[in-house]
Amino acid sequence: MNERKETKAAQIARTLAERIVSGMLEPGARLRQDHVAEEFGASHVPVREAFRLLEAQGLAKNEPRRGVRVAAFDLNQVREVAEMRAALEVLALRNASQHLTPAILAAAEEATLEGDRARDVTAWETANRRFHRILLTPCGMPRLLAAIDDLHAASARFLFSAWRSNWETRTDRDHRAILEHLRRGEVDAAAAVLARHVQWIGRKPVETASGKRREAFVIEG
Amino acid sequence: MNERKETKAAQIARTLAERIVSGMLEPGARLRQDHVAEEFGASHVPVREAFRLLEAQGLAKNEPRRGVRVAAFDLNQVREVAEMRAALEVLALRNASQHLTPAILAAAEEATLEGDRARDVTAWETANRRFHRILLTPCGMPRLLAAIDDLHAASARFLFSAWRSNWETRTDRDHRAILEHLRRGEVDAAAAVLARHVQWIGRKPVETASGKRREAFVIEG
DNA sequence: ATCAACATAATTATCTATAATTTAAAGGAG
DNA sequence: CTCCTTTAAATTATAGATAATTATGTTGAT
Repeated sequence: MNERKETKAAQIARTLAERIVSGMLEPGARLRQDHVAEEFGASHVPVREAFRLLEAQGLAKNEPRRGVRVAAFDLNQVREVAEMRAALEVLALRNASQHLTPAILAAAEEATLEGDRARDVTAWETANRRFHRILLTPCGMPRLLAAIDDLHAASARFLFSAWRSNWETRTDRDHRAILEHLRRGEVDAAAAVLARHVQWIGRKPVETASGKRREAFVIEG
Repeated sequence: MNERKETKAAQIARTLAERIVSGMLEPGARLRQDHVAEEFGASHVPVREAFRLLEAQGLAKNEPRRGVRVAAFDLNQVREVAEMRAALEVLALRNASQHLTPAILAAAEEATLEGDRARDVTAWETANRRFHRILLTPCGMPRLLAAIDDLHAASARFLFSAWRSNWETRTDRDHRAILEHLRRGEVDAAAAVLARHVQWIGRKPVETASGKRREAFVIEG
């Protein structure tokens, strides 16, 4: 009945992570343990542990006796995360390729379709993450997959901040190209597309709430 | 006066990490917070935080209400860590290559010499880590460097477990080849050697305490 | 009167001590 | 021997105390 297998620190960390990724908590914002504790109806000890978890994911940064803040996220870090994802996802795909079955590829295709049908950024991001996870999980390298998951969270964070106001549905050509190569057993080609896909960072005009057009950095994949 | 800039949790985590890496604490060993707390003359709250730090480094594993254990480290994980290091260190080297100066290369060479002079595994490991860090730090990607550091700790852990009893000094040809390529500006070649160097996993007869010879897996780099 | 340096107060992080859940183990009845 | 109850141990959470940092205010000098 009681499905509270999760510890309270993990709950708090998960909720705060969502807020950081979604942009509700802005970069540099202070996280005061007493306030967070009060909000969650908890003591400050599990809150401290939650902070450590966020720190491990790279979503928060702690200065020894000066408190913890939401991690900054400038363009350099976006590029850094993108390059790390490219390197690690290619590695995962290469190791997964031997274990990919038609059923898995079909499930990945379904995730792509789900992405096409998405009507907001959140839904698209969920589908996109599912696509990558379906393809990479068969590599059977838990540490690698955990690292990739953390990088995905960081990417999503930027995605939301860039595309918060205007979002348009689009078909994902890269996803389909990856699947097509994998069906033909062309692992190198699939890996090359994945690397480019993840690393692609472009500029795109974004319409702000005030109606002014400005340039924003956009990362896809 | 008081140079205790480091928090108590960090101290404990650092000490426990050393013990895990050195093999003093064996894989699967339970870490009971009360005992650790008593040993360090602390309460169990900072101990719990230390556990979270170790978990983030991949040195310990926590099952929600069943305690934390020293992370297992079988051959699959050794290979996994090696492949991740290859991917990430190559990425770091490529980004660092533009910022490498003759002075930096000289410092790296000095680290290699230090490794040659090393008379035990610990000294060699320290020098080896220094070599890699000197070459990669100029990439200016803090998140990437932190990830590599954690992977180095995991590698060192295995290194110590394999070479605990018998250790022989040896010159490191790969390090010198990497430096030579970099001096000539041959980044691709340097990266290729680095990838092979880090990923190289061989077998080596190891003499156990009981005098019996068995096969052990050995990772270098 | 303005600014700097020092001391004091308030805020916040860190740690200790203690209580309450939960899991693992031991003992006893069917 | 199996299953259920009881007991013990360890993890998790709470509340309170301590120590460090930031902010504030006062004094003194230029």
